Amino acid sequence: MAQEKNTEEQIIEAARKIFVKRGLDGARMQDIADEAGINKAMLHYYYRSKDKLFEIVFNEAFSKVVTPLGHILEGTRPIEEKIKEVIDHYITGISQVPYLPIFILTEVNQRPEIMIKRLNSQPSFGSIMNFMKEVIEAGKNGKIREVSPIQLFLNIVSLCIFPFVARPLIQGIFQQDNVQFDMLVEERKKMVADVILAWLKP
Amino acid sequence: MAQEKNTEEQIIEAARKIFVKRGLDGARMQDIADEAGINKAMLHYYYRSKDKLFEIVFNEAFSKVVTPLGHILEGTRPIEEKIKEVIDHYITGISQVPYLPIFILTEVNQRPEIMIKRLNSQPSFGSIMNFMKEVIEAGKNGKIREVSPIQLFLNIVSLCIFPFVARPLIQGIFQQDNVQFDMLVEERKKMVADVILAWLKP
DNA sequence: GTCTATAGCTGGATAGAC
DNA sequence: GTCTATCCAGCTATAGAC
Repeated sequence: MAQEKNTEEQIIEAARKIFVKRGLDGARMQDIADEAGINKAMLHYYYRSKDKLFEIVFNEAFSKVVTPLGHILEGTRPIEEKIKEVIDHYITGISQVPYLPIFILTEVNQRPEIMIKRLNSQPSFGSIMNFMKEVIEAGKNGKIREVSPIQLFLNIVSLCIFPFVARPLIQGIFQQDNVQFDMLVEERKKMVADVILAWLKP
Repeated sequence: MAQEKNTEEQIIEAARKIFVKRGLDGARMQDIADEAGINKAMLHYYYRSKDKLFEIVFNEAFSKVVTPLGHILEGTRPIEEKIKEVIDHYITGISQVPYLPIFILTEVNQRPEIMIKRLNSQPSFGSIMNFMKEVIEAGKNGKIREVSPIQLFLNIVSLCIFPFVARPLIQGIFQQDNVQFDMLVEERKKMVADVILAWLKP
């Protein structure tokens, strides 16, 4: 009897696992029930439909991956410091939930409508827009090279997230086991900052 | 009567469109038949099963996205020139088939086994390995900074591909229409090279 | 709240006429 | 080769006993 939580949470945990692995279309309610160690009918009793259950899992995942981007960008430290910190924290954070990025990107591409509401209710976007302004200012003051803030943001996120999204390809091409992959990711915490800051040097 | 090709090709074209948009699990044979303007039974007559049809579409997509990486890396030009060229050509190439990267990454993550054979039969990998050696040498000779060749390769691919993979998110967050997104991509052909070369400066 | 049984439908695959 | 009709497995969802 390892886990003795309430049924709701058992179901959500199981749904997380199955939906993230198989996607909305590939997931089976039976598999979620098995994973939770309960009956299929219970899923509907607690969460009414597959779509409702999926929505909960997706929204939760979306917040975990998108929200941190904004929070870390707050504060008044110099822009280079912020960039270093956001990269380190973000890669560390994603390492805890490495399969969420491909899950989110897959579902958002197949069903763009699922993120519309999410985007509007993201509290972290003010921070991102502030960061954009800072980049412009720092560029004008000659503290960094003048670059498009959107491109800067995109470069940072690309370098942080892509390895997780392409993980099976990377491990396949370079014949890496999981330990080697983890080392590669660890190395990137510093390296990605080096790349970005070298580019930003005025 | 716009298209008057043979039935095989009509089917493949339709399958491409539906599979790439919806994924293996989300695609319906009926939708492919409708798209091809023929009957559902014909799909099985020509391609036997959904899986066989999918395999053809996937392998074709995989080649289009992975093979070019190797080819452009060949030759004896200075390493900086190669990098500039691979980035420009690669972004240009992917722009022609912008939905293939997320399609491949989604399916490879959900079914890692589908790429095992593909990887072994990729003729372009010798070129990639050669490129790795060149990076090591150029680092020792002081022509560029000494960096991990795998990380360099990964950085280039990340910066080229990620924007296409995250397209709906980018357009949603920054409120960009398709024209603006195309401009952003166009701008990256030069900018990504700037980022990488700034980092590699010894 | 939890289970079994089953309704009701969807979708891949095939049989068989033409 | 192409079509219509149909089979049948698998799936979500619900009814109803306990």
